[in-house]
Amino acid sequence: MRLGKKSSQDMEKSLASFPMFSDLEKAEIARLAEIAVRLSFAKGQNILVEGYEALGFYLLETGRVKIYKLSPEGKEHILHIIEPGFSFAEACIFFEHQECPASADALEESHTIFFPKDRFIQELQRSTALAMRMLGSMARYLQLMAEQVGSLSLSTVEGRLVNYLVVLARTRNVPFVDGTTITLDVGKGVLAARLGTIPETLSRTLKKLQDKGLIGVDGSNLTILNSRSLLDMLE
Amino acid sequence: MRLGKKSSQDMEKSLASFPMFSDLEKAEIARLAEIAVRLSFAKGQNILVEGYEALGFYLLETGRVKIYKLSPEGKEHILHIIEPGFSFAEACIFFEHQECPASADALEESHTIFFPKDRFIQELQRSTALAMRMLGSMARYLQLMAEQVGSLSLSTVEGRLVNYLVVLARTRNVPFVDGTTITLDVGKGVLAARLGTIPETLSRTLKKLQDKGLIGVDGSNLTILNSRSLLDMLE
DNA sequence: CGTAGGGTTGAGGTTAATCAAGTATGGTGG
DNA sequence: CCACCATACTTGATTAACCTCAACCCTACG
Repeated sequence: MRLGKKSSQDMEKSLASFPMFSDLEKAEIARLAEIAVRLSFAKGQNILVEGYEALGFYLLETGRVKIYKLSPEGKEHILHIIEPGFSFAEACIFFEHQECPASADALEESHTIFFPKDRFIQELQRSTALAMRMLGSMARYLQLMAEQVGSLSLSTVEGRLVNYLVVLARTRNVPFVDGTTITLDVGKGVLAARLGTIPETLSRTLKKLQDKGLIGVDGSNLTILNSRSLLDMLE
Repeated sequence: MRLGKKSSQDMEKSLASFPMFSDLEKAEIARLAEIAVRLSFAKGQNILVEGYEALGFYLLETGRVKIYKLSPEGKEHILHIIEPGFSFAEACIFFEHQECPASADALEESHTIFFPKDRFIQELQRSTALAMRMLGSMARYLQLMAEQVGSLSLSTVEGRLVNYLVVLARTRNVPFVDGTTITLDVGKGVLAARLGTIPETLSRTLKKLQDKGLIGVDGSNLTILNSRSLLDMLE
């Protein structure tokens, strides 16, 4: 791990820019920078395999990563899509010799910062602030997963799709009102897996909403035409 | 919070018996005992409501608690069933003024130890060991949830049922072989909600497995008749 | 004895997966 | 510039899973 001073300072700066580390002390950041390694992945490249031990956890600097599970028959369901600035595989580092609960692939060329398990746990034990951040991050994921389990078994594909659009609008800070156009951030095949269904069904569901006059569809651009009815569908 | 010395020592002893706190220092346990409160719930009583702020988190001493979500139409899906010795609502305490992701009810008369949010977070910040335990606990839940999302969208009710039996046998340390009888720990209505379905479908699914000669059904006692075929169904 | 709660059974309908074929679309090489 | 191909997406017909509603059974219990 002999790195130039320049590279090391660069790493510290990068780490400090992540919300997860934003209010750590300078010395803590420096120690983390010591153990951090940059890892890059090509589009489509596999990062983690369900059932195998993860060696550490990752921060995503640029790109996009899907976290997914495969059924025995090979069908995939996407649990999360990781955006730059967020971390993934946090939970894995707490399973000694145990298996990763899901797989991960890069959806695009992706650049990550990797922290080896054991050394990161040492840091966690030294820094309460870091541990608290980690707890917050895992709590967030737990909340997301609870939402997913709820919507999966309790809603139709139509409902899940509408919910996805509402959430997408909110995370982009665009109002969910008539006339707003939302551009999908992923291909429709990926979106289908994200919603726990298949492309055919997603296609039909979009068409159904279009026929009902609730949305307009033009490729990856969806226009909200009747926000009232859409929101009513969620309850 | 004026409690007799007896009561306080009793609380410390109880806390130390939970795996979550087992290797904390005596002084840490004592501080936790200071802020802990015993809360009891009658069978069927509500403990937490989805969408409302949780005031703290809970350890379950005796009884059984279901964590669940309700669909807009009022159908319930059980996310977890908490057994004595385990904690719940950990994640909630990290959401400032924010909403609990799920609801909780006592399935039986249940006795819990409750920790108020703010004071518990103070303790977390003082004790790395405690924070690490908390991280481990949340990681475990994340893993369970990932399993659930996977199985929900990727399997049939039949598959989920068989998987449930395999897991149940494992957690009870009984071998999953022909002739073994497993007694369900919950009513069939609750089990149905646990599997993300309804009692009618569960009933039919049990019958189907019975007709195929894979299991024997006698009330809440299920006997494994063809473990090979059952395990094959999971792949 | 009557009622309530938990569980089962049946008929019918809806949702969504499967299989199979068709339509863009965007490179790539000739 | 066009033919070619791969990939992404759409459409249609069929089938399987499972939910809904309604009735019924059974045991416990006042």
